[in-house]
Amino acid sequence: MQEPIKKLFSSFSAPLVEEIEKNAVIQEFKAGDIIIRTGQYIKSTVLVISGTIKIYREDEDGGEFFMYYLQPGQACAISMICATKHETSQIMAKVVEDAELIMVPLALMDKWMMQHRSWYEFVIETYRSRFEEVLDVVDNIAFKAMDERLIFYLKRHQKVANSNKLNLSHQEIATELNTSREVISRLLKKLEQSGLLLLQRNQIELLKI
Amino acid sequence: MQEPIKKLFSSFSAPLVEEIEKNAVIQEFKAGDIIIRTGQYIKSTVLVISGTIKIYREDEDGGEFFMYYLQPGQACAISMICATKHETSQIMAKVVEDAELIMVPLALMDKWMMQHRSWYEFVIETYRSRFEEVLDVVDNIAFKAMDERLIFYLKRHQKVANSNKLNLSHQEIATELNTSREVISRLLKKLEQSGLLLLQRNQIELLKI
DNA sequence: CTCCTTCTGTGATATAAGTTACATTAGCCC
DNA sequence: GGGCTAATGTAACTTATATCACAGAAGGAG
Repeated sequence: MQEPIKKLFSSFSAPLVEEIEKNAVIQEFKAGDIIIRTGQYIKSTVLVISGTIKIYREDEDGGEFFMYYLQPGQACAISMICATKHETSQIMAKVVEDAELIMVPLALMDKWMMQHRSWYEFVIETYRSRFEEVLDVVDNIAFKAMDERLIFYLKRHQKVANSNKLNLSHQEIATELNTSREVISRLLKKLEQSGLLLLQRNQIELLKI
Repeated sequence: MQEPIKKLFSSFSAPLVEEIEKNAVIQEFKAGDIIIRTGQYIKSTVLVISGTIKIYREDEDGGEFFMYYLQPGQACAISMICATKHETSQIMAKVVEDAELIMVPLALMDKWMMQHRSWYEFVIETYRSRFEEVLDVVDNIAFKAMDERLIFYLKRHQKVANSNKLNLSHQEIATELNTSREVISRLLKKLEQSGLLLLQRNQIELLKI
């Protein structure tokens, strides 16, 4: 497991990598697992070694709104922030592809901040990029209509899937955008008719998006 | 100016307060001033001594969406995050009540993180609370209809104004929620008819909100 | 192949929100 | 007071999205 850490988190200094190897606990999850739910206590910071995680904001009545992806080499900004304050989670994290995660105990997270400049910079950069991503999400729901939000959603998934073929059902998309399946079906149909994409069962092929 | 800093930022250690007094530049702004616009470079972290600032997210075509307030004793999380990376601002900051701000040069912000535990904790807490506030905003626009969003908006303003009488025009509210004045007028009228508030010209008196 | 389930397409209708178009009112300046 | 401007009220209409109600299609299991 040593090699991957050095490669994935290439900005980390050698002593930091050593410390991680010595102290961190590696935990494995299967696709579909929920890592944490809204309201649970966070006791450690999460670093992703492999797999894909989706982060959601939850509604009181079961709605779930997609916020962003976590991928190998990244950390969960929320777990960092909440951990330092013994707060409960404001988000829900779901495993999309089988994942290996490094769980960094809260005490270490704090200690390293003062000791390892590369850890400090990593944490700050994680905050920054997530904050910006969330602001982009706000933009979309505050200013845009559903058709543009759908395109924004598809683009983000395209980026992470690193492919023009997305394996998503209309219902899945609707849930993550907090709208209804029919609305998504109709909008996708329109986009197909404009030649922007191709629809198959459980698959959307992006052409000019 | 020493006394206010010690009082307003009571968690700061004595050496940190001293450093701030020695190095920081104090800048004054008038109500209506724009401190920073979307796209401008951020060169320092902002601490609020007095006054009130409103933070907005801007649209390409002039729309502005209210995100949160900054008040005495608080810092701008975005300026902290962006500053460390020489990034441009993703937000717009407008002065609501005449304000005095401490401008902390970027280099110091970073240096203090490693040297002063109380600064580190303040920064982390600032990130955390703003991230949470933004997540609440996301909740509202993602899951709620305009009537609930309006109530959420009024509550936040009530808290900051520390009064049940809010001096806001319907147009102002509409702009900050990115909707139209008529919609707000209608919804406010409904709330008045339900006895939740009282409408006067340029003033809304909250009764049971 | 047949059955069954899940996914997708689509019309009809309901509702919230945005738009247009004025009328009315409150406060300010003279 | 009279006139002006900004703020508010409201009706009529349009549009986007949500909901309901099905029908058909694709693919897996037997």
